[in-house]
Amino acid sequence: MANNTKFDRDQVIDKALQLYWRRGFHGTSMRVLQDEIDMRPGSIYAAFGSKEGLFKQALIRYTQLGSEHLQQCRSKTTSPLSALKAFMLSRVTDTQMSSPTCICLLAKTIAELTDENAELLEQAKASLKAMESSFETLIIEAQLAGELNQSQDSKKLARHVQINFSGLRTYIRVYGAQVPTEEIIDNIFAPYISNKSFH
Amino acid sequence: MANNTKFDRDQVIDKALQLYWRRGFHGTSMRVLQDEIDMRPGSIYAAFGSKEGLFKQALIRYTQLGSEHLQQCRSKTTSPLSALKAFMLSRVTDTQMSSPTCICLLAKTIAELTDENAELLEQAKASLKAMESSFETLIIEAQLAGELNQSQDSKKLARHVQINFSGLRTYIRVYGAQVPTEEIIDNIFAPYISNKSFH
DNA sequence: TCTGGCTTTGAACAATCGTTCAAGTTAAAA
DNA sequence: TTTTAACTTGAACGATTGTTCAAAGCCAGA
Repeated sequence: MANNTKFDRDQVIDKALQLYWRRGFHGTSMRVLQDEIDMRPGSIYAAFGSKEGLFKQALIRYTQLGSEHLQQCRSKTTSPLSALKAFMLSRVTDTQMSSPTCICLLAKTIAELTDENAELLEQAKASLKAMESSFETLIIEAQLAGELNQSQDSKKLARHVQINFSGLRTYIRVYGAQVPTEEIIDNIFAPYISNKSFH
Repeated sequence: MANNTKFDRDQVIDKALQLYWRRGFHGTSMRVLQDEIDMRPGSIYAAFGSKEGLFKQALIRYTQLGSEHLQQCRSKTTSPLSALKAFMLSRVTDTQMSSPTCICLLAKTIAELTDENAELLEQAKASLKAMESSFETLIIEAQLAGELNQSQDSKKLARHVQINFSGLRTYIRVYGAQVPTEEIIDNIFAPYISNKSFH
């Protein structure tokens, strides 16, 4: 064997992720990408195959970061409901401040792409379904902990959360910081808060 | 005066609208647009100024069609709430079947574009605000008619509807026809249905 | 130190991008 | 019928697109 890969793969994907997230798939040219990640076209194509290939890695990384962040929120509190709320709030406020755009990269992607990029579309859909599934896991925990009404189907609740979460992020993109994010997130769960108390 | 415009301006904008809606702003090239609307570049640029100019007209037309459709739903029933529900349902089911994509063109646009197309971004935001305002008008009517709880602020209710409407359309893009659209729309209003009955 | 095999480089490719404009066409006004 | 001003045409523009590949660079093992 000889000279191994020089660039830091994760770091490159992270930078590509930021760019794709900000400007979208079609709005991001390989030229801009080359400058941002400081790699020459040959290296990029050797490592990722194509513009689509790199985008797919960015989608996967985005989803992984999301899952990790959700777990992190979960580990910081004993309340599954608080963890879910904290996750939603931080995703929204973080992206309002520093991130490319408030809108979820996955939602942005399924809005932008067509069948012409079927593989990317499927990847984004699968990731969104996986996130919803993670939400459901937390919701079931919250139900067992007596935080959420158990009479509501956890799948329907997860769907409700997913819809309101993506809707909220679109809404914030329109109205900006004037949106009372915390109030809205509380209200997403308000109708399903359990009136039973355990222990 | 001499030779007047030959092409049907509204028809051209409608066709452009369909194309932009399906493929997005960056995903739609002027070449494809030329073929679709059957106009030569010179004519397009004489009539609309630029790719952005034509897109702006498409956004305006889309909003106008939306408003007209909402009014149409309103005139078909005495119930403001039913009208709003019918509007949401038909927007979602129509676009599932025949339209470019289930996702609202306005939401799609604010997801795709950046400050580099500031004018288009502002147009889309303004249109979304206008639609929300139309929702509020119907909500106030529904409150006065005793269909919706009057203790809820109509602005907050309109916001709730807007968030859930755009979220639902994104959700349907992921899951397709298996989504129980009608049930979800009913549930959007369920917590706010008035228990008082008038007359 | 030399060699072999992998990585990186960046000029170059054909294709396509949004846009322009001189020439041709058209029909109302004179 | 002639004039005239607006409209339409489509070849062509320079810039940029995603991608390729021969050449140069690099380091571990001999």
